[in-house]
Amino acid sequence: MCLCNWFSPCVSANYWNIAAARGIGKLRKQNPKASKPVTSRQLAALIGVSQSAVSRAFTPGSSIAAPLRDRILQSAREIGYQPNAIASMLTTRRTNIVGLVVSDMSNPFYPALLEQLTQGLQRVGLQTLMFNITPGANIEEQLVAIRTYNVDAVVIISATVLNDRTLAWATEGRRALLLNRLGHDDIMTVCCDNTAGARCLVDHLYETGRRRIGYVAGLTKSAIGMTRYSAFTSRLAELGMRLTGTTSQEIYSYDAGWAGALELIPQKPDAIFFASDILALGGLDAMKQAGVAREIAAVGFDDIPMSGWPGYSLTTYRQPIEKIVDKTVELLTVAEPGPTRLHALPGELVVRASTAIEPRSAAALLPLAP
Amino acid sequence: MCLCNWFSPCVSANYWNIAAARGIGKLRKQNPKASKPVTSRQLAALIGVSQSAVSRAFTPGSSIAAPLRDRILQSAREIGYQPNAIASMLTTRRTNIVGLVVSDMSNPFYPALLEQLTQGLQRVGLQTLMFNITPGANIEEQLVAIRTYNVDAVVIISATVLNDRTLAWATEGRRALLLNRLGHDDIMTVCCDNTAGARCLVDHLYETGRRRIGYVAGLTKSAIGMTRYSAFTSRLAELGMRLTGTTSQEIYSYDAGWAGALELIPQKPDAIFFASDILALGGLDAMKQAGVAREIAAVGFDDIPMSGWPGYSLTTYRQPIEKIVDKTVELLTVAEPGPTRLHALPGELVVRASTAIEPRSAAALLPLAP
DNA sequence: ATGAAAGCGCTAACAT
DNA sequence: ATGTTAGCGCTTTCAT
Repeated sequence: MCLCNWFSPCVSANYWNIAAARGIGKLRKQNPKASKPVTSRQLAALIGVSQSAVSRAFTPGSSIAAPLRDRILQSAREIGYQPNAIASMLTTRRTNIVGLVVSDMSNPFYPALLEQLTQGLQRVGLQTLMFNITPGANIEEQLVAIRTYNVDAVVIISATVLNDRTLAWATEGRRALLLNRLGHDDIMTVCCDNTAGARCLVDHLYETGRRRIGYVAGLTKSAIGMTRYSAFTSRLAELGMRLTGTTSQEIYSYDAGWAGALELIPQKPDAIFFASDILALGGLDAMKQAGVAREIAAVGFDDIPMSGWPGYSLTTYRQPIEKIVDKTVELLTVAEPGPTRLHALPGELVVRASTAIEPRSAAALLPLAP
Repeated sequence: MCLCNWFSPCVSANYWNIAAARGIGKLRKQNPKASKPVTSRQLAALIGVSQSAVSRAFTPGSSIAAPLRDRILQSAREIGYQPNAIASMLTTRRTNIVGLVVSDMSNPFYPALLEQLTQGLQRVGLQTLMFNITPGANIEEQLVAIRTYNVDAVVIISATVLNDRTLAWATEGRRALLLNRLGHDDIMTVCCDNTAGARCLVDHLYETGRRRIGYVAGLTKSAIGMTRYSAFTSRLAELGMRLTGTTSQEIYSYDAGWAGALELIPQKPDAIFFASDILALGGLDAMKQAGVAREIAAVGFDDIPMSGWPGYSLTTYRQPIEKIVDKTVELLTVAEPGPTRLHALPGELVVRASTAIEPRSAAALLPLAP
């Protein structure tokens, strides 16, 4: 066995000590009344079978006669025995825990994804250990538990700032999966089909008569941001539409959308393409404030709940959260994930009022170019 | 030892089987290349000390000479040894895992709380195991892992629908804490001071000249809902203001706020008190739609990010998330939590444009009643 | 202060 | 199909 670990985990010892020194150790110390749970050995003794029999009764597919198994399960229920997952982890070296790494919940898209994901994992018996990393501080220190807790798989959501070295360190020896984050060809990736989405939104703008389009980007250097933008520009070119201007504050936020819209308004686009809904909402408010909301259409990307609110009513491309979750669960649970690394799932165009306004140029509603 | 478990855990066996039958067992099976991590025994052998010495080196306060400890930690760092948390769980019966039970993330208030909470716990070395329960299905089945994984503490957020029996079952033998949920005097509870908040908002309405107030409730039967409402009504009475009407859809949502506002508008209030921000946002949009936004003021409760957006600019009472997290972490980590069960932390009035409009009744801005 | 030895509650290989 | 046995990697007495 190779003892040399070529990553230098500048973490371990130090962190361990810090944590324990803060008095966490006491969390369970007191509480002597906490009668220890029944063990399989006790249950076995009680009904006069071997301890292994109990273990087998709780292990599907193990060779045990149905009557015996039922008898064991029955008395287990009666005396309240439940297998101790910790102990089984130690022998099987499997935890059934998925480490979920997130870094920013301020975008309203993520709560919905998170909610459905944890439920989806739970449905197949996987637990979710949350890692909410603060970009500034020592990332590996924040993620030690991924290794010390023997997490079976790691799911990384969003534009989490993990460099390649940290990523490799965190995922070493376990299944890893990127959600809505591109750019790592060696790691399984599940995301919405950003190219199809952006093209589809441009098509819709074309069909509703817009020709002069502005673009408000989020993170321009992220692979997702680049994918959306290049799909946008190439479709624009294909349809002979005009890009009036591009801007970015390098963040997906309401305020960035507001600022971006204000910046593009002077160029008199008939529509602004926002790289995400949260940008678009800020942009819509800015456009209302500037009095051009009835002249400039807007589209977003994600379909967060607020986009459907009457105050915004934003046309957008809905991320297929359910499909994303299903695919994620599948990739995590199936024995052999197959060679495909990138799974880009189709979303859905959601047309709302933000593109229902009269186009300024009043261009004829030409059919789509072939 | 008492083997009788007076709860009937209708769960265990069944769930265990279901889960495993779905093929979770395979999640880690393949991956033979996963070189097993270094163990304390290997490290000990390598540097010629006993295995206990290694254990002690990583246990603060244990009797070990500083030079030896440093030597061990040093080589641990070099060969990449990290203590296996699973193994230590088995002997210490402590996991340093907090089970976080949530049931609804659609209210934008929770993501922020969740984010700060997981970070706060992480800062003191506690991991967060997420339980996102679906109200309909068998709750205990969704929470088995709280027991089988030996979670040290349980934090329950929000109006999670757990009946007393399930609550006791889930928290038995571990520290438990309710966040933003009242009504269980035997369980530690941390929440915002709802009474102070509601009174403070009424005071603000009074000071800005409103006298006829409507109330849009969320969940009228929840303890929090009742607290806010009764603080509201009693302060109203104290100040001699008029309650023009009350309504509720029994849910905290944008749509419910919209419907609630429409219902109250005919009664011509000068202000509507919404039991939460998400209700208020729906209400504001409804009032704009109805053309009465410049006549009826609005206040909410929580201060979610959207409330600060220019399109809404909602006056509200900000929940002290940071204080809530700090108190939670303290209660979970301190040795003896003390006798106080309910910790109601003061929030903060945030005045915005939704109460800056001219009051309809144009009542003189009387000083507050004593 | 250090080392040796006995488990923690389970799984899995080996018997029968 | 069932029982016996040997660990999983650590913590914790108990010696020294």
